[in-house]
Amino acid sequence: MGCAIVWLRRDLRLADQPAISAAIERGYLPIPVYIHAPAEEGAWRPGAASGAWLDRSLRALDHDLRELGSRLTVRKGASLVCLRALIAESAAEAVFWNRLYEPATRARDSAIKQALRSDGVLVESFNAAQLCEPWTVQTGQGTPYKVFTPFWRNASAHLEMLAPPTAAPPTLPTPPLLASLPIDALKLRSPLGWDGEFWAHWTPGEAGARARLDRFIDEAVDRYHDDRNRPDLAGTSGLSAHLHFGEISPRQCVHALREIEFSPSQRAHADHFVRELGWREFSTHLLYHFPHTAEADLNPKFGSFGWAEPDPDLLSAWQQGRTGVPIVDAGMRELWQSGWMHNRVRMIVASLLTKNLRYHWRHGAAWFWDTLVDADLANNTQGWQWSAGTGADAAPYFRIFNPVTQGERFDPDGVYVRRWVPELSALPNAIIHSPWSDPTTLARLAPAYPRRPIVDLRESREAALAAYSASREKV
DNA sequence: TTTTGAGTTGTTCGA
DNA sequence: GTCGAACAACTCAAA
Repeated sequence: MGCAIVWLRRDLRLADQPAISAAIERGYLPIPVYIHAPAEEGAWRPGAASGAWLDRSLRALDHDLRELGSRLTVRKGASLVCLRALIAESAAEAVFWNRLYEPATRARDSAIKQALRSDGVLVESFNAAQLCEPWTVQTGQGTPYKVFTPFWRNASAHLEMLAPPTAAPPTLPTPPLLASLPIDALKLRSPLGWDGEFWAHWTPGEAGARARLDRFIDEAVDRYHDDRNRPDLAGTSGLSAHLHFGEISPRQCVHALREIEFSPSQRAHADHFVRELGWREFSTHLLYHFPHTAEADLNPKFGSFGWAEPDPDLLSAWQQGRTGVPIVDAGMRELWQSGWMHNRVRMIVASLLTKNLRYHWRHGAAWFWDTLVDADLANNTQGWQWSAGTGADAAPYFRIFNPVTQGERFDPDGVYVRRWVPELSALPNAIIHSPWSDPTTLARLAPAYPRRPIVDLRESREAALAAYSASREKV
């Protein structure tokens, strides 16, 4: 029986695992391999929070493989060098992997595919991460979509024919014993322990992902449309990091929802969740077709926009949740402490940074990249560009979030603010989202909290409107 | 080629 | 407190 290397990257699961399935179906003995090569992702090598998650996800994967009789072989160094060494050591005849879609990983993978094929090795790649691959969805003109609604109309048609996901194999053959690094040797875990709080919220790995999906289906999906915007409730799926690392696939999510008998109104809520998966697809496709957008504005009109030079003190106040705007500080502290932030709040903190402070979105994207456990280049890029108004959306330039209004609407009782900003916990609801409006109560009940926001919300809104308006006239 | 309808997520003001 | 209008025009995608 010949061996096949299964090169695992961000597909850290055993169910619905096309690369492993392909190896088995073609009669090979699969050798599951992880190669640590962060430098190959260029400027967007995984950040610290992402590394902390990966550490645990790899351990979970190795554990799961061992339960089935296999094991994870771990290496570090240049991917091609490691793959060639592994092929020589195991006499493998084939290499299989599941595709990645970022500019740097695509370039690397296609170079490796070419090199190994010229070595005479069978190489094949598969789709494990997308409902639709980027080259399969295009407009009547053959161009990529830049507007979500027509994109999703088109992509939804593909969904009708989505094949059901495969189950994990009941057992796996034991691969040849090859030299393997302990996962500790990858130094993904911080010795400082800043991620200690994360794991009260998250369980990396395939079992944790499945449990999260099951809980979402049991408890929240039938109210998703209403509750997904409420950071004070557990209204979202919480699957973003699991999806990023491929511990679960969007196909598995869609299929799990199809299996359930919902009432028509519940079905509408479930469909809304699938539509959010559609946004994940859309982001991947946009970055695939417009690879420069991880660094540059998708909308070229913003090339000459008057962004402000960041004041290091203000940027740091934003990062650390000391802006004096409760909903913003709650979000930034949720991010720091748990490695994640509710999507509604991501938009609010992004609006403050890009509109009120008028800092370029890349400053926010860089911070999120390092601190989010779900940091994903396509989603992070498109999310920030959407917020800044430079992305794929006919966003009216005057759409500037008022963090007080947003807080009152989506965290009506201040539960979310009090959870993450405990020094505000004694404030009455009436001023929980705008404590500066009652300075004496603020001073008495929350003496440690900033007296006023780092930026005047009304003035900065006016200034941002003027700047966006001026930039339109200039072009 | 030209035309036409439409576009995730908002805020403020005044009736 | 609730509601509609104004904010202004542009690009996209399909007919």
